[in-house]
Amino acid sequence: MQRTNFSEMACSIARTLDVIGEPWSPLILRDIWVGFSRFEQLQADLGISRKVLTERLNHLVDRGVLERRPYDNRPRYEYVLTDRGRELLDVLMVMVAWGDKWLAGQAGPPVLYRHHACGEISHVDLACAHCGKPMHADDIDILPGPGAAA
Amino acid sequence: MQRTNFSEMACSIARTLDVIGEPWSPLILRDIWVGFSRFEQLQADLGISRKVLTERLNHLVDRGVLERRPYDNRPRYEYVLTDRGRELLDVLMVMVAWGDKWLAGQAGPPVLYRHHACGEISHVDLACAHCGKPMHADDIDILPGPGAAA
DNA sequence: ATGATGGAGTTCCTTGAGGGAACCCCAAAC
DNA sequence: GTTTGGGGTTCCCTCAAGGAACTCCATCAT
Repeated sequence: MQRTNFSEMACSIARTLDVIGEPWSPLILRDIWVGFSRFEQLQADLGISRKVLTERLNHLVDRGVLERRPYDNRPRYEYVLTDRGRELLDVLMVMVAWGDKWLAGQAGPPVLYRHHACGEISHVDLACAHCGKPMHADDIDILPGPGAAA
Repeated sequence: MQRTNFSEMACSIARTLDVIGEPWSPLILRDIWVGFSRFEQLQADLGISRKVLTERLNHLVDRGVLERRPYDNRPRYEYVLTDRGRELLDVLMVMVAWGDKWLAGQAGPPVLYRHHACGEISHVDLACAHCGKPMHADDIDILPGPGAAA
């Protein structure tokens, strides 16, 4: 398919897509998040082609999002999230919020989140890291940053 | 490539990927967000194949994320975000936060966000929609919801 | 009226990525 | 010493992405 390489673009969205933008990658992270950590588990749960699973796992390890580590004396490995990887789950949580709102339909959301801090069933919302107030696309000005392209 | 259909999975991540998970889709939304609304503009700015751009725009319109509307007496059209689409930008903003933190390197972030409410250069963080406190993957329990698969 | 222009796609060919099944390697366990 | 099971490779087939060329249509210029 000779896909365009997003990693060189001066855009954090494109660069993030270079890490998790390929088909299946977000679902692999989701599975590892909820406890499927081994190749066979992932393959069985997702129904993904083994070839593609191998490629995706290698890519995610390369990008520092997953760590491949042995869990037995035998050649057995599990994939665990690094710090980078755990922070990527933020992206998934926002996708869940959007999907729950717009795509869940009559049946309602497939999973619920209970927030430890307040004990309530809830979902994520975006806030300004500086002042804590809501921060969405219409609440900001976009300015060129230091890493902007020439 | 006969890609697997994610839309039928009982997972809001998979369903959201059915909408914006194909290559280029998030970048198309980004471009429309920042003001490139016409076919030629998008094609020129992204360097995407015209064929794929056509497919992606149709798909995003189908899914209710974009609206295609005439802007002239001539057969000229522009693509604008619907409410659904504008809320999808949340996903992009979180991708920016992650990319800025982990992938920007020495040069720093390519773009900056100035938050209207506080006037500061900032970025988004996740908060609980219920109590407003931070809410990340480790701060929640995941429970089956009403739309869970059998 | 005739031709040029420009936006918005469509067509066609080539390459290579995803699906899927079969196969392989290795270290225990029987 | 054969079986088992995890963790991949290999192979072939189909279809999607890249890219260039082509089309259509309404205006603008001559």
